Amino acid sequence: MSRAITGMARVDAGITVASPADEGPWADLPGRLRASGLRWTPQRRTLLEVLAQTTGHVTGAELIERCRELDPATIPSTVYRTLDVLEDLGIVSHAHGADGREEFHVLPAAEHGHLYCSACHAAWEVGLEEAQPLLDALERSRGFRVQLSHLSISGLCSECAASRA
Amino acid sequence: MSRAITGMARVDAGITVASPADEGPWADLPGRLRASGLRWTPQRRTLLEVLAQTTGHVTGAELIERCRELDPATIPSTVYRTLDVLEDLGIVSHAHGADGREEFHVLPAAEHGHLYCSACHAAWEVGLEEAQPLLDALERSRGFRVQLSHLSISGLCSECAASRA
DNA sequence: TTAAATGCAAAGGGTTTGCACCGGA
DNA sequence: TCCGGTGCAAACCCTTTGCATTTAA
Repeated sequence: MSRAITGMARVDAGITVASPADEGPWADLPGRLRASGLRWTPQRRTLLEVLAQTTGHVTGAELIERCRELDPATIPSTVYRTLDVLEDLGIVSHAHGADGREEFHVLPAAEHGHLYCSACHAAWEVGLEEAQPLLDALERSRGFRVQLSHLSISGLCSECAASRA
Repeated sequence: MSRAITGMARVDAGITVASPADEGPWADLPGRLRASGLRWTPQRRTLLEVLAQTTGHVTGAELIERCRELDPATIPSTVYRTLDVLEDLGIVSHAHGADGREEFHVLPAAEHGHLYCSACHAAWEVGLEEAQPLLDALERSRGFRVQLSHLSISGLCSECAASRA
């Protein structure tokens, strides 16, 4: 459903995509938490399980919903608090989407922004290559350092633009 | 405090700046409203007075606050409803800022995006000239039409970037 | 006269906070 | 044993909605 080509990958907003949960950057999360004096709890395990199956971006509310599927007793505040912790650890990062709601994305290692179609509400990732001209322009003219991961761009996708002509 | 050079003008977020209120695109607003079967009311006059003194962007909540300074009896729902009408008329447009809250800006005639410093929370406008490279790149590679007025970019301004080095 | 706007109150949604209790390390 | 986490409930903030009342045209 989603291709891995950064900068061209369609983000499957709100749809889980299978992905290996026991490898990768959060493999020894329990250990990394403990190393910081933090704890590995069932609730955090649940959230991590959800995040491991997530590609692209999700809103906080969506994460809560999905956690509830695994554990109906999930409490919102716990999820948000854990997300804070995970953000400190660099596992997730958050930005604000086209509708202004908080959005989290997983593994900001591959830093990218988002593109939203205001007609069909689809979303895509914008990789560094595509954004580079903008980043350079702003750096040159103002010394401004863009946080690509917070970049969200709204507009019309090619399909919607076409169907309006 | 704010220079008029589009694309370089510092936006005085939350600060009113004097500007001629009786001329320009909303000069005959009462007439334009009536022409559409709509009405010119004291409440709308108050909001327009506030908007006339506004440069750059403001949140809905800020507009309500400023209206209350002129008329303490201002009701939030009236303000939001009027903003809807004004958006239809093209007097204001809204987008979502760095903090995810709804932001309105006046006279979208000069379409622009916004630049936010995540450290000092200052804001600037991004004009078409600066954004053009990005717009072109996205149009070329994906056929995506960016709505510049919805573009918000976060990052570090030159000062804050410097003070971190 | 009459439909548009207002005022008010209440709901709404997502997110945050305070605090007592629980339970990993 | 301790301090970090959790659950719960309530608070928060901005924004929206329903409905009776007012008012511009």
